[in-house]
Amino acid sequence: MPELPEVETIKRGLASKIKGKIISSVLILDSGSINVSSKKFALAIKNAQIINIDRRAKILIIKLSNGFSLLAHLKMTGQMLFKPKFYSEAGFSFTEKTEKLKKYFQKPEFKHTRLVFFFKDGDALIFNDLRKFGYIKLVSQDKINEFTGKEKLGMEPLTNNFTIDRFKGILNKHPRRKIKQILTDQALIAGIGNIYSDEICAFADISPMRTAGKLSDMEANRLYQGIKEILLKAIGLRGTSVDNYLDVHGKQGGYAKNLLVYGREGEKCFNCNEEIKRVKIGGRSSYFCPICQR
DNA sequence: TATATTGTTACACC
DNA sequence: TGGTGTAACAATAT
Repeated sequence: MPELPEVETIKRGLASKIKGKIISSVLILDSGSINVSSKKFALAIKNAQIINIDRRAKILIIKLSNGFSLLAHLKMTGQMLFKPKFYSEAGFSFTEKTEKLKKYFQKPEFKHTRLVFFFKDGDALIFNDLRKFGYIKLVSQDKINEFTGKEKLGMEPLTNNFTIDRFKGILNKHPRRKIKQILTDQALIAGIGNIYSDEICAFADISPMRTAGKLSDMEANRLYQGIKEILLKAIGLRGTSVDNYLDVHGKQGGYAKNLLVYGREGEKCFNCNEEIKRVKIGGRSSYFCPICQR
């Protein structure tokens, strides 16, 4: 599941690989992945240059030279794969017919390919999405704030204005909510999902079921430290691949072997050897050590 | 075939 | 009313 560290890793990969490139065409294999008609989408981005790539919460913002941006959300299973020299390797010319391209993408490895961006230099960018929950939206740049405002996104946890006081303010405002739900609530703190919320609670030795109002000052400090440290460490290792997450080079993230609890139901806690338990909180699986996390 | 998966939202409830 | 919880939905693999 791409969360903040995975999306940030992809953002950096895209910045180094496609920034400055000019889009020659786009192949739309699943119109359900975009927000406007295929015709409008293709026409709008043709010949546009990639200005830069940004991230807000788990959303990638690809800024184009023509006043539009592409907002990409990978949801559970989205992938962005950079394919250098795609045209020459696939044996295509720049003016290849759509039908021939579509036929080529019927190959099994492209089963979940929804969109393909072709660049003037022959490189390509592939958007895969097994579950089809993700999207790439064409949004006018003057409407991006409107869009992210509509999504009610909270603070970016790695920015300087996400201070310990701000974090405690959030806890105080929602004293009855479980800490797991606060960490994963995108309207409060943006970018933390199921994996890292469990890992942050494990780092802080706090049960994900604890309510915010009953946390001591020290416990709140530990959670805050966990948010910063774990997200930064995960970015440093290019994310966690527990499912189908890959970076733009098609490589897995390196954080999976650092997971303390996520996905380890029935396995032993590294600290006390107790079995890791799994409970549902707000309908989501949550993993924790019942001895270490109180 | 029923179930599990997560991010997001719509809606019911107190 | 606003804060909270829950169910529903997206589509697919197993």
